Amino acid sequence: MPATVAPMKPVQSFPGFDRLNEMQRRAVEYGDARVGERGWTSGPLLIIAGAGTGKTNTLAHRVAWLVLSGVAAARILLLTFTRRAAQEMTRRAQRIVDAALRERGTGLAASQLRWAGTFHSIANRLLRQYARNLGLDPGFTVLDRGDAADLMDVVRYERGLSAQTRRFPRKDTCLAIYSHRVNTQCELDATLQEQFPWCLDWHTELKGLYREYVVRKQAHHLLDYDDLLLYWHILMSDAALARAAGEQFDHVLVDEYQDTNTLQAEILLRLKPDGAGLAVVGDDAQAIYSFRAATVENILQFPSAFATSAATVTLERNYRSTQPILDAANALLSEASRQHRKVLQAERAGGERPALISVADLRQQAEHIVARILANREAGLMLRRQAVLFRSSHDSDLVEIELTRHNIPFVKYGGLKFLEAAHVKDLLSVLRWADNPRNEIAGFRVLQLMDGVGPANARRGLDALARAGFATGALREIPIASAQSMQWQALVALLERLADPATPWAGQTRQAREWYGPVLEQRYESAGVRAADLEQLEQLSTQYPSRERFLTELALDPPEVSGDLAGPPLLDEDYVILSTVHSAKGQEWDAVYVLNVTDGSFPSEFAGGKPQQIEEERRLLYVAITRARAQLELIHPLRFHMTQQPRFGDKHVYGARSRFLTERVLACFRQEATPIEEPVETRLGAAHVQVDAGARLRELW
DNA sequence: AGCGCTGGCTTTTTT
DNA sequence: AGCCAGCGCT
Repeated sequence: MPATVAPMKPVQSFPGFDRLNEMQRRAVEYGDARVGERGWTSGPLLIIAGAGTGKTNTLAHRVAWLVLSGVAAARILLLTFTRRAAQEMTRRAQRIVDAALRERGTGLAASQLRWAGTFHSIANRLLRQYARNLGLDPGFTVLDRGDAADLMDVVRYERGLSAQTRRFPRKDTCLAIYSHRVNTQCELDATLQEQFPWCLDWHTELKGLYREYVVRKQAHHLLDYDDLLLYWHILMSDAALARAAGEQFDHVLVDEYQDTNTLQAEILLRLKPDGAGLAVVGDDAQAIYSFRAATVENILQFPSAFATSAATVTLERNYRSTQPILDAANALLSEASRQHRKVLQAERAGGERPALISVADLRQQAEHIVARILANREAGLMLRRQAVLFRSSHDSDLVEIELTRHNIPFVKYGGLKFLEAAHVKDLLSVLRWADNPRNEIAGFRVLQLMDGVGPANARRGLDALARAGFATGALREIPIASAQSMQWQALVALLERLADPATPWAGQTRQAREWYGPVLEQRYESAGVRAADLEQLEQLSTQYPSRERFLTELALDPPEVSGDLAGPPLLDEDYVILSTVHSAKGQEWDAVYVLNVTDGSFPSEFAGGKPQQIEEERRLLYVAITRARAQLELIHPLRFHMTQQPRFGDKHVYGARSRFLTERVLACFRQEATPIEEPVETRLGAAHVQVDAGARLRELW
């Protein structure tokens, strides 16, 4: 029986806090406001915050309340899921604190929140602080996802795993397996059984691969994402170090707790073994990151994880959506198995029932979406108040084409990342290599930018560098095929300059870009567009105080859309949002359209049959539905054309409606079917007609 | 050795 | 449509 939160006796409240509802207020003001000799404490607190119930606001108020009650802001640790969430939370808490202090007429407290960020970014800071204790070089390099995969690939190749008679898993899969195994703290075998059954046969080879991968990272002072957590975890397994780290913080607040993994939960437990000052916020109904090794068990079992069981506050008053939308969400959720029960109730009055729309096929789905978006805009709803959501990135392909055809601007979340573009990686590699000459992934890439240098020559170059003790100057002696070329000379000079501690950070990206210019011209077709990207990268780099900070934070918090880098000008424009459901988390729009609500997308055809996996897919649909404020449409295409068939082929399969739309859920929707045309038949009638359109166009000139 | 081309194979979601 | 191995030409 979880303890419930009794109203506080002497409530020390602050102006503005009366706008919170009762439950929010209990969560915000939970604990004893007196600051004792050993800091300010409270028992563990679990806040179950349903979708749209003002979670961010509540957490920000709690942070503000702590600060106003006398907790030093520098002694508050705030862990969030994304860097953006940390910034938002910090900003809002700051505003609340400032407003309260102004009204009271008191001076400003020392209220700068210094420890707010993702688990990974906080780990990065703590590890640089405690590096010596762990035998780490404090100047370690953080490998981003792509670089980690490249390193995995190098080892994979060297061990002859690429030339097997049966195909060995590719680098991304290798890394995904590795990552899953360390984050769940499960044995490799269990990970393979559960998540990657098609790789089971490679168990032995994978183990050897990972052993070498770890050795390689250590030899070169490289930490991948998982290492950040792993080293933190190890830091916390030593009693003295754990105490030291724990005593740095009086309060630890964790956002999106349902998406933490075993490693993260253990870190928290060791940071605050009795749960004192620990408050976690989350919604088990929105746990959708198990592929990243998150486990919903963390939030389900939190109440009983401590000697004194955690107090629980549940927020159910929803400020986002109208009741008909919440009815659908509640109905969907009521069929889920284990959960912290909750029923969302709308604060907003009225509202129309959400719609389930049947369309003939994907083409008609795209046309329907565009028609609806345009109609809504005609009615005065800006494009950016409307979003199209989908299960996987390519689901929006046809919609993108259709939007383009109608000249409707859009921004897509979850597509190709800016940092994954080859030319961006090239330029960053130069900076990374200068920053850490042992970073052989960066070196390997940079060397191959030289004419006539491929994997073999690059390897020899790196070996020579290693023999010379990684002194950048030694590069001059390296036997590179194009050793005499101007480009090589210029590169060595550049690296020497950048590696010199006396060289200021300002201007380094520019210098690297100037060197890279000719390479770009020579190697890529559309050099103009790519050069513009690099200009943006340079622009971005000027916002960071040092090279190390720039490179690390870029790895930890890559810009989500290329639009992120464009900055303010884009904000003036109006554009539709396209997003995967995963990336849509925490956001809201007036009108939401969900694509492909079929078995195959919800749940994904790859979900596997395990009940846990299916439950997560249900929650994914729940997250999608609860993004909508006023209008919600789920679209169900009846037929899917098969890929991989001759052009104009007409093979197709029929998509069953999502199994999550049971009678009970369906009762919450109004059902519509758009008229079904038979365009395929008519086109077939003219199938023999051939027009050489290309020739006609050429004749124009 | 480098580099371009071909052909077979492909588990979604991402800090 | 993209990744990756393998082949053949330089």
